[in-house]
Parts: sequence; structure tokens; C-alpha cells
Amino acid sequence: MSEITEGIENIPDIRDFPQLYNLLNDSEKDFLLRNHSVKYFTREEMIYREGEKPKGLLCLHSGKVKVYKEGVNGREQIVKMVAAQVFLGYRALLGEDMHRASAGAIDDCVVFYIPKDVVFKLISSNKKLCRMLLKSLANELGFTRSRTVTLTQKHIRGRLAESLLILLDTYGYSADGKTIDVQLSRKDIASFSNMTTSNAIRTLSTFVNEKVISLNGRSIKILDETRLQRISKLE
Amino acid sequence: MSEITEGIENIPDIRDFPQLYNLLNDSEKDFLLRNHSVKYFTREEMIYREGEKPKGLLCLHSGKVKVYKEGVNGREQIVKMVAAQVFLGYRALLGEDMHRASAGAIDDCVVFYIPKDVVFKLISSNKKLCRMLLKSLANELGFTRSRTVTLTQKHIRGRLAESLLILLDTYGYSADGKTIDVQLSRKDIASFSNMTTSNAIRTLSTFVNEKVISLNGRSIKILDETRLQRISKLE
DNA sequence: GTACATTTGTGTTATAAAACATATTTTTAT
DNA sequence: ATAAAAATATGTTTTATAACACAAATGTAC
Repeated sequence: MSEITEGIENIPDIRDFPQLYNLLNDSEKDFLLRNHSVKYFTREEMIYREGEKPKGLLCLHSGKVKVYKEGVNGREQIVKMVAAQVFLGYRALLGEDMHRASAGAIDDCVVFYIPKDVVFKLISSNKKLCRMLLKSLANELGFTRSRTVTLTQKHIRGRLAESLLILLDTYGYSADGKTIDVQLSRKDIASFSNMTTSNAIRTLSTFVNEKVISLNGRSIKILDETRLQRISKLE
Repeated sequence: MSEITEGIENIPDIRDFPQLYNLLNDSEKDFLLRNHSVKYFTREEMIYREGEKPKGLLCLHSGKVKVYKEGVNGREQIVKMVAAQVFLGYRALLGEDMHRASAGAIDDCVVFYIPKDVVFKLISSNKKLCRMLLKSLANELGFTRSRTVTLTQKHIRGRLAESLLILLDTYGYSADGKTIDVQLSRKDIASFSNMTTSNAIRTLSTFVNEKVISLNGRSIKILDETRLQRISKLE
């Protein structure tokens, strides 16, 4: 990661990470402010690697991240896409486990890093934080189980449609109100949808022919969200 | 569920659920003892259903449970097998969510039921309980993600071998030291391994031919655990 | 600016696993 | 005890999707 902060207009401030900061009382806020650092990652850079031990909690201030596991014969599978303003790498930390997936920056990212013992002190003193983390993990577990069923049971079209809808839900529309606000390679889309790159490309093409989406390089415009939901549900 | 306790030799006592009870201080123990109930479920009975709202925490005192989701075209998929002395239905409770899976008794089960507000009071007052639940959810999330990758990427033999090893890990060996201590239908084995019942039966047969396991009705004896691990890893 | 590597795109072939069919055994109900 | 239903078992056919092959477009390095 680069430590260069010059040229960044707004200096990142952990007070701009309300999901955590706003839960804390004054002394906890002060404690956090004195005990965190800021890390910068550039596009394509690894944030953590499968097998490493987490040394702290990461808070993704800005940027987009993919979390992926190495599968059979080194074939990687994206298990989660992360948007700004969300915790990162907390499963391994809270599970007292090593990282069981790798995280890679899709964009340039700014991450707040809170050392392990600081995190656990805050969890001990703050019931709301604890409840919030329990809720996050529980919801993520629910999401992942549902994903397992669809990735194993749905056909290619359904899997791809679902993935596009999840990307839309995670990143929302960009300025035009129609384009999913993330730029992924066809390979990443495939890896997120459990299919080969060829089949992701092919199926995206058929969606274009059916006027469900349109493509412009890596930009994906949703033309018929209802249709996409129907494909995700039924195919 | 039946409320009949006669004929059960040892009256179930929540003090025999140390994973929870031993974390508590004296006043919390007292509070828990005054605020829980015992429920009995018979073989094949449903413990909770997908879509219901959890009203409390379940602690599986004895018995075995399968947790499964309804998938495409009503095809059910077992997402988790639960052994005695483990929490049940806590994902939905802690996630403030509805049940996203159903739980069914494989055996006769005895379950301690702790109402929602009692659980949250205990979590608020007890840091160790909170940390333990965070750790459980985190580990379960890790397990589920890894399962997603193998269920989508491994071939039938690898998936079945892995499932058998998970069953062994969950329930251990029965008295003879060689037989997995759970009796599942071929349909359940298939549903846990993401394959059709026919293919589960067929693949079990080939494992018998290869002297990796032997079958006696629903009892599965592991003849060559190392080989099974190799199949799980490489096929 | 040219060469080289990577990504995108599309057609063809091979194959793993589902779907289907049917028989046998076991369990359940009356 | 007998019939009906469910579970187990195995062989055959079909199909969804991976694997392969190759071309075009785009991006990157020198």
C-alpha cells in the first residue's frame, strides 16, 4: 500500500465512518481516534491474503473490494463484494481465525485500520457495537447460505441475473440512474457467478440481445430490472 | 412437540448445557434457571420453519438436527447438521431476521428454550457470552463459505467424501469406533452433498467397491479415512 | 509506435451429472 | 397379514455447462 496522502482532497477521517464511530461514547471515541491508522491501497492491490492472521479490524472508507477464495485447482471464487463504509476482514478477527479468503482492491481504497486489542476493548465496553457486529455476522451468514443454494441449484442465466442484482444492491446506480456503479472484468463476473469466463460473456450477450441489459466496455446498464429479477428467480 | 417427560430417565437440566451455563455468573445463572423451558421433539418433527420469526434461543440438549433451505422448484438443501450441546436457531435471532432455513429433528430431541428478551439481557450483561456468540457466528460463516466453494467446484465423489467427513466430524464414531454416529436417509445425504439421490446411492456403492466405506442399512462404516480425505481434497 | 500480453467474444466438442425408467427391498398403515 | 407407499438400487438417455480452439479488440510495456 502507498502511504502518500498528498493530492487527496479530503483527508480521510474515521469520524466519517459512522457505522462504528457513532456507536461510541466520548471516551471510546477519543480512544479510537488515538488508536487507529489509515491505509491506502491502489487498484488491483491485495488488502489481505487467505491464510494470514488478522491483526486488526479494517473499515473500508472509500473504494470497492472483492473477497475471494481459492478453490479447486486454484480456481478462484468471489464470495463477497464490498462497498465503501463497510467493515472488512472482521470475520477472521472475531472468529479468532486466520483469513479464509483474500481481499483485493477493485478501485483505489482508503481503509481505517484498528488494532485487534483496541477492537476487543471497544467490543467489551460497548454493548451496541457488540450487538451490531452480531447482527452483521448473522446477516452475512444468512446471505451466504442463500447464495450457496442458488449457486448450486440455479442455471447459468439465473446465477448471472442474481449476481447482477446483488452488484446493483451493493453498489447502486451511478449518476445516470441506470448503470451499475462498479467496473468488473468478465472474469470477475464469472467468478462471482460460479461459471467460466466464456459462459459469463456469452450469457451477458444473450441478455443484451433480449434487451435486459446493455453493455459499454465494463459498464452494465440495467434496461429491465423486473425481467432480471424474474430470470434470477425462475431460471 | 410432546410435553411428556415421564419415562425419560434423566430429567433435562439446563445446567447440563455448559456452553451457555458455565459462562454465567451466579445471578445470571439464577435468572436463566427461572426463565427457560424445555421442549421435546420426536423424530421427523419440525423444530422451526423457514419464514417464521424466532421467539427465542434454542439449545439442543440431546438429539440430532438437520437445518435445510428450500431451493429451486422446492428442492431442499441441507445447509447444516447439528449435534447435541450446540445452539440452534440463533442466526435468525441475533440477525433480527426471520428463519431463513427450517430445522427438523433427525432423532428424538430435547431442547432448552430461552425467550428472546432473556437472551438479549444475558448478552448485554455478559461479555464472555457475547464474544462466544461472535466467535460461533464467525466460524460458521467461514465454514459456510468454504462449503459454497466445494459444493460448486468439486465433483460428485469429492462432494460426497467431504460430506461424510463433515458428518464424522460433527457426530463422531459410534461405540465400535468405525461407524459414523448418525443415521441419515440416502435422500438426506444427497441433499447435504448437492446431488440427486440416485447419484448419492451410486457413489456410495462405488466407495463400497473401492473399500473406502462399508454400508449396513443407514450405518456407514469408515474403512479408509485417509483415502476419503484424499478423495475429498482431489476429486 | 510497435510488440506483446490480456481481455473479450464466439463457435465446437466433450463430459459430468441430471433426468428418466424400472426393479427390488424396506417401511408404514390398516 | 397384506396392501400401499417409500426408500434403495442400478442401468440408460439427455442436457447443461465446462473445456477447447481461435479470432478480434483492447491495454500495457519498452
